[in-house]
Amino acid sequence: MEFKEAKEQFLQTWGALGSQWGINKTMAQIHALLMISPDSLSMEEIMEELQISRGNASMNLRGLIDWGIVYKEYKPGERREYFKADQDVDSLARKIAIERSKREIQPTLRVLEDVRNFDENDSSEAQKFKQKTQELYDFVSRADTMLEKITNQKENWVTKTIMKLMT
Amino acid sequence: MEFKEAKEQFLQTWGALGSQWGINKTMAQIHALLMISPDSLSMEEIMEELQISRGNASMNLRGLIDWGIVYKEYKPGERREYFKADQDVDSLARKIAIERSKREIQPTLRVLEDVRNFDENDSSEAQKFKQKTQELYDFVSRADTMLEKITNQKENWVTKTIMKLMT
DNA sequence: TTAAAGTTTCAATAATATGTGAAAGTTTTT
DNA sequence: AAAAACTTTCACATATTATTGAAACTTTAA
Repeated sequence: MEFKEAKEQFLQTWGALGSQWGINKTMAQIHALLMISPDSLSMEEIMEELQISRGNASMNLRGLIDWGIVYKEYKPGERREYFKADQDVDSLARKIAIERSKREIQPTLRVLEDVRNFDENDSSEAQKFKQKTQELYDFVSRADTMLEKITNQKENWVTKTIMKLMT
Repeated sequence: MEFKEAKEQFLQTWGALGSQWGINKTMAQIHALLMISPDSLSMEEIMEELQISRGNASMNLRGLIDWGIVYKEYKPGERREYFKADQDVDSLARKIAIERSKREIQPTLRVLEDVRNFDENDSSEAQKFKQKTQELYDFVSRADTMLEKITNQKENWVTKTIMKLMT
């Protein structure tokens, strides 16, 4: 396999993985491209490499910056903006965890809480509903606590955890 | 809030959460509906409650059965098939973890391995590529090991883990 | 064996999500 | 201050994914 080919396949695969986990394909690809680039890239270069339009590149780069995993860089003497990705995979995971919790899990927990305050109704249907939404609430908040753990540690939490479990 | 309303909102929210995590909305909703139903439901009842077509119901129920989180039930003397959801939230999480690992993570790991065997090329670009794909490989397989942990324990792994970390 | 009751499939359609490109906006240089 | 270099926005186009509904299929009961 040629290097170019390998790179191509990697960008494709990573993009596909992204979509399966709720991150849009192009965004995942831009991020992947920046991760493997020794130097920061201009928007032109990104457009060229991924064959995408300026608008698309601009929007998704902004998205990545909002997620806090890509930075703008200004090169001295250069007008153009360059972009670089956070280089640390663990810090990447941490940031994604924080954001997804904030954007998706917290709102879901709020709804799960709300939804149990309906007017008195003691049908078995209502009973079961209360019970299951409670269970889901407990489960989701446990999962969220895990994400928080990842979040609050500088050190790599995943490895540490696995070490503990293996002993 | 009325019970009916609460139920409605729950089904909506759970469906939305599903889409954000790569599970199709209807599938998530059917599953949610079965979770909170005291009795198993026929396809008719599901169609009615979620206002979806027969085809849609059939396809997504099959999907849920493939994932191993919904079962068919035959009531004695009844012709029609009834469906019920796995009632245990932890076992649900376990099954989803197994399937997503098999369907998404394993293939990605294979690509990440493959992609580093390109023809000799010692450009800094190629070096960086090798390094980052290695780091990603390590990270993804660590994450996968975590999922496997969830998978191989009867007992609730998440709670156990958090307990360990808190002591 | 055939009608009835039910389920599945799949081509057509609808809904949603993504991407484009040109115009508008911004900043820097001359 | 106005032209050049670049970025952002957004209405529209395209692609992707989900849904429908009717026909085909399967199973059971009479």
